[in-house]
Amino acid sequence: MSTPAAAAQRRPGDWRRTHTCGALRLSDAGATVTLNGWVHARRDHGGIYFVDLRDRYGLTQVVLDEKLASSVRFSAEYVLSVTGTVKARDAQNRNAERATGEIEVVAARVEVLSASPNPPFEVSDDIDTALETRLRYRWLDLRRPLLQKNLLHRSRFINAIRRSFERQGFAEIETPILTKATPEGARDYLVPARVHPGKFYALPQSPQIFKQLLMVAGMDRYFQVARCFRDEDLRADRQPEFTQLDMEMSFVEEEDVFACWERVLSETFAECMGLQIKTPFKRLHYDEAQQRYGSDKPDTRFGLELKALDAWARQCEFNVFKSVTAQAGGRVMGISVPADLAAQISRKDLDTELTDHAKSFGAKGLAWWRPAADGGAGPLAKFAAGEQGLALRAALGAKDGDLCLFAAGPQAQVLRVLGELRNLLGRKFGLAKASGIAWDFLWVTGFPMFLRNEENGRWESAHHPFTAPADWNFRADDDAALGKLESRAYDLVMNGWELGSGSIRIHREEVQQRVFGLLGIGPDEQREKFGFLLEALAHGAPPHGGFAVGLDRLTALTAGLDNIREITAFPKTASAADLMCQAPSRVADAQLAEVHVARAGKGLEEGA
RNA sequence: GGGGACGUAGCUCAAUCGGUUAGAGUACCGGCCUGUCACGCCGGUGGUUGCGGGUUCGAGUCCCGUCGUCCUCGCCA
Repeated sequence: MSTPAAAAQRRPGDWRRTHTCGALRLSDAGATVTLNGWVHARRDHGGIYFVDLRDRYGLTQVVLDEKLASSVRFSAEYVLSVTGTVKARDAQNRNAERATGEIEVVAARVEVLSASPNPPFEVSDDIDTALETRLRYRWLDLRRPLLQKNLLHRSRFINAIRRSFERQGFAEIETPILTKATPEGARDYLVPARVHPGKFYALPQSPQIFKQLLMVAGMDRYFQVARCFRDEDLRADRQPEFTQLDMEMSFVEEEDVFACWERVLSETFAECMGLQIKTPFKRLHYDEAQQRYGSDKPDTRFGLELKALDAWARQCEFNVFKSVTAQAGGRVMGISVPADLAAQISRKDLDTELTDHAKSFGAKGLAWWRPAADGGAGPLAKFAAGEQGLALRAALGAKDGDLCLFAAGPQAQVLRVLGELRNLLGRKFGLAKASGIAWDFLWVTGFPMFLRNEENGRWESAHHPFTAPADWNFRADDDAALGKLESRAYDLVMNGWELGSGSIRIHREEVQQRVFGLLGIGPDEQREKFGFLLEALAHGAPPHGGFAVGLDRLTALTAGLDNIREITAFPKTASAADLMCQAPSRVADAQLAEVHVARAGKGLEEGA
């Protein structure tokens, strides 16, 4: 920021900065400098007056004498230009907690560049202001050093990823934001088309089809920092518009995509965080992830693995368990919490925290057992005495003093309940942190191709309809086989979070038609909604596959944040509102008429 | 769409069982102070208790509705 050339061009009285507020050190003592920044704090000692001047780079203490201090009026968040002399502080006045703490700038001239009323909250990392207030005044919130640090981390992280893709020969290509509504997937954000009365664009849920068409076009290796839009209800880690690092490559199989991303992430972690992450990442089959961890995105840094207890349940005296094993698809499973942790779980924890947690994911209740020589304690105790108890201990890998938790019912629910209990216990006891593993990457492969919709009995894509099946020749009329058919989709999981997902795609028109047909999209609808894709696939489509990583989540996690709002410059609330600019907002009737839209339903009362 | 929590001064919070004039810290304003860096000391301004209705002699407090924020289940191919 301080260059001799710039200094040479300065006019007398130039207000422009020669240094940032984080730049000056002891070695600058004696220099005449100009700083620009915001008034962070003032300390008036009567006769001597201190100002902390703040910008993105740091804080510098400015000293004003009585005469200068009384000649200029300013308060917090004013923007000043201060010209003065850098002075080494006396030893007893140095502030070791600030990078610029060994010096101060003795002001000769202070110019108010911009005024400010008393701000709605203090610009400080210590404050505990309601998110609602912070979002309303986001331009002020973003002045806080922590938020600036987060945005800069995000910027550096994304730039490093870009460079890595460029080194690997990928081309960054933009795809349309105004695109076509799709029949499946998330709800679309719609945009009325003024020049096509009654018709609408949709904002992209992802650039999926466009990137496939780029492969058909022969671009071979594509990536993009892509904004995606999904009109669904929000969570702490979900915004209605979010950013993906989207990529696609031709003439590849799964391992090529994995290797590409392993390189991108290891280079990015090394460059941005100084960390060497271990590659290749672990691989885990979807079925194994589900059976061992009850999740398709397991945190594998700790144990508490699920154990199958179906054989034991089948011959036990506990009717709840026994009857479940007689039902099609019924499972009885359990996890064993080691004694040192089990000792910290009270009866009250079991009856409230753990049981409530299990119930929130569909369990009817939570059966538990503390094995001991005399049969132990808990609802299972009287069915787990003697030989029965030994067999149950063996199936669970449990010892006396452990705490065993059980779930019984339809397999999907049992896996979910125990998987979530496992996560709860992991959080409660800090097991992931205790593992000493900071960054645990994992490819999950072999996802099912189709899932049966319980409500209407129809097949749906587990990933999306463009995902290749493990077997190109699958039969669309064999329900039993379809339920077992694997897809070539994969997820990247880190520390129990899904970072992204992708797949090898269907590059054959006929297979794509077969999949559409199976999903209930008939030939006419296929032509109308996806005709351009099918046509492209018919005209020389290379085998291809790709992946997309959620950058909001990844940059948040690598910055140590658990809420993506803290790394998004202008986030929306849980009701998808922007509290700063008050979007969405009403529009005039004339504006609606121009795009051929009329209010209806609730919009009649609330829109006018 | 369902469940839970919350809403009091610019900000963060308190206010006993429904009971006097709704308090504190901080910020802000004024005064004092030449070495602070969370400066200190003295004084002061600041309130539609989110909004609407109800119960009551009396409501920040109880009830109903509504708006907003957060978390969460469903949802998110």
